[in-house]
Amino acid sequence: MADVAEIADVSMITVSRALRTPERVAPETRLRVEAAMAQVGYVPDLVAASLASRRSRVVAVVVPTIGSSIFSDTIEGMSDLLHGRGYQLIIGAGSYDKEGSESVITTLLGRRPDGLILTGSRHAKRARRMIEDARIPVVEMWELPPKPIDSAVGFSNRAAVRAIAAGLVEAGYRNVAFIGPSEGDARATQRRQGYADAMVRNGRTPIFIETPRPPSQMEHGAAAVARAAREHPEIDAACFTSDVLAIGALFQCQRLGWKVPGRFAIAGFGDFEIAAAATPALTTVSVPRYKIGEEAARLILGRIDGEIPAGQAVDLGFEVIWREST
Amino acid sequence: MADVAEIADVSMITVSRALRTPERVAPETRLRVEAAMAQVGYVPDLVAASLASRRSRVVAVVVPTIGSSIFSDTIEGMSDLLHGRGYQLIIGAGSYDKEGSESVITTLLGRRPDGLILTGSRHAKRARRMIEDARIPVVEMWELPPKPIDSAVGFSNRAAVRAIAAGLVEAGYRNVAFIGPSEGDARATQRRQGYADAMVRNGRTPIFIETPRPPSQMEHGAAAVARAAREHPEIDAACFTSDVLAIGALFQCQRLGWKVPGRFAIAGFGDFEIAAAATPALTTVSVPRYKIGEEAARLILGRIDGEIPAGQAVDLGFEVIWREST
DNA sequence: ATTCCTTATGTTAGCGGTATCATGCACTTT
DNA sequence: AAAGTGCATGATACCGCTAACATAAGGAAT
Repeated sequence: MADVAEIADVSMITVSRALRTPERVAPETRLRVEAAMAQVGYVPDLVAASLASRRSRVVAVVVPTIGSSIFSDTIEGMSDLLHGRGYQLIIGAGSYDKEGSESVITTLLGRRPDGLILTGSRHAKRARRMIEDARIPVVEMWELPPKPIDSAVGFSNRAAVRAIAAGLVEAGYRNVAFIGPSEGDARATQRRQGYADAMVRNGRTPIFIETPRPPSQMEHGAAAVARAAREHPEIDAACFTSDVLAIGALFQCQRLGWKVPGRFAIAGFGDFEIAAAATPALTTVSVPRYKIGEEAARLILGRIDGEIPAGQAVDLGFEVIWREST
Repeated sequence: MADVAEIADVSMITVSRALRTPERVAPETRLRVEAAMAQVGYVPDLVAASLASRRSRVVAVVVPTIGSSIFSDTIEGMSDLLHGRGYQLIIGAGSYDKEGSESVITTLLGRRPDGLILTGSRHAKRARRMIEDARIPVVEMWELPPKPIDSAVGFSNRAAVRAIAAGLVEAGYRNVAFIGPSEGDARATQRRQGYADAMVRNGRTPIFIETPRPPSQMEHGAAAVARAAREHPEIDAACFTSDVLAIGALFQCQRLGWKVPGRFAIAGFGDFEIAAAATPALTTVSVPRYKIGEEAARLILGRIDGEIPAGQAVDLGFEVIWREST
């Protein structure tokens, strides 16, 4: 930066201003500075800028897993919006496992992000204390926690599965099961409750078939159907906690020669690309994955700039999409 | 840190050492420092540490898109290895579009990463100059460029599709087509060439069916098959540039009532989870997605630590997996 | 002409750590 | 006894940039 300043015959602070607040530099000077920057190939050091300005222009986000694609649309939504506003994203994986999340959060906070976006609300006490000590805005997403740390963006997982399960009952299915993991994911647990709500309301006995801990794989869905065929032949429909499980189940039904939905109706969750593309097309809950990311980003920026008060909760809703599989 | 130092009754530099090089601090002192850190809930400022030490412990990675899940396994591989070594990942999206990549690279380099991992080799001149000026190790991945910037980790996309296409010819299919995008992705282009190689060697005329620019969607595969049905009814097999397209095609065949592989044999690329789960299970090219990430991370760390010389190229190979769809 | 703005630019002092060199001390070695 | 060695710790000077305040010059208001 000193080089650029010398070439443009200005002081360093003017170079800094030409970069951060160009409107406060005379147009002619700005051109000289820009020419000098281009000449030497100057790439501003954002690390130093962060330290000096106490604003890193970084937002940290914690997702349960990067490998699974569930959150990639959400991350893309955040990323698209944040980059446009000059922010960078740093991603930490690991809240499927409570222990891990603490070390992830320490590292992320070490980078002094201006905001923090979290998935999953069950954080260890120390993690929660660190987050509070950081005194930065926090947005929780993908659910609407009863006792949010700060703000939240999501929808009711429970109401969503309640709706789709009730729909199956209304459609005339006699024995509707719930297939998904029983632990390891707060959102899956809420979905389980939504299913239970619907069964209880309709005077049915819930039937739960458990799958391994998340991240869920297609194979888990296939195995669950195989088990249902042996142990619960009466089941004629099921709500899955994810399209991934549902698609695995769908293929398994094809192998078993089961008609879908004739012999076995399948309802997924997520409305991933494959849900609409499959034959039969999958009935599922459509959730605004990309929009959750965008909205979380918008909210965190609003909080950072002080334009939005703390404690906002945004319910983006869901939509049950009835297709051929039910 | 000053607080911690005072409580532990040492100087700041000793706190710093207790953190970075604990073996160089007397055990008894270290315990005092650790107790003090726990007491005040000290989270070291990695931004300041980066500036002072000129090592950010950050690795930047550029992928064509975050939303698509193709690279998420690779990112997970990198992330797993890097976090274990105390490094953080910052991700930039946007080399499907050449213009975008320059601004992405500027922002990433602004964070002063210790290393850079790139996907895709066609970079604008200015981007390439910036990368060279940054004087940090670079690893390109997912292909083996003829003229790498520094190191590379990948496999031959061309040889992979050459192998699978040749296999289809050997298996007796008469009219094998290639279905994929014709531009926008260097790797897809290399795959196209591999197909062409196989056709030419076997004295066949290549048949290309184009799909929209990446990221590819299932729908594109379905539409391509619909078009093939009308315009090239003689086609009895096809190589797709991705499992995503292939699965879309598979569902489309089910809708058309086409037997797979009887009427139309399908070969994908990538060996995603769905390839094995589908019925019929998908013949495809298995590529070490996770391992590419791990190896790229290992290579970049080796380069950073000066243990590995520049210019290494690691070919992780591929494997053609013959399943039911061909 | 004096005062008061406004605009463009500069000076100084950090931001929170770490590299580097220096220091003090106990223990060998000659 | 003098000198050398290794270890634990400390003092100082930055790292590259920006916040905050200072300054200068020109124009408008009085």
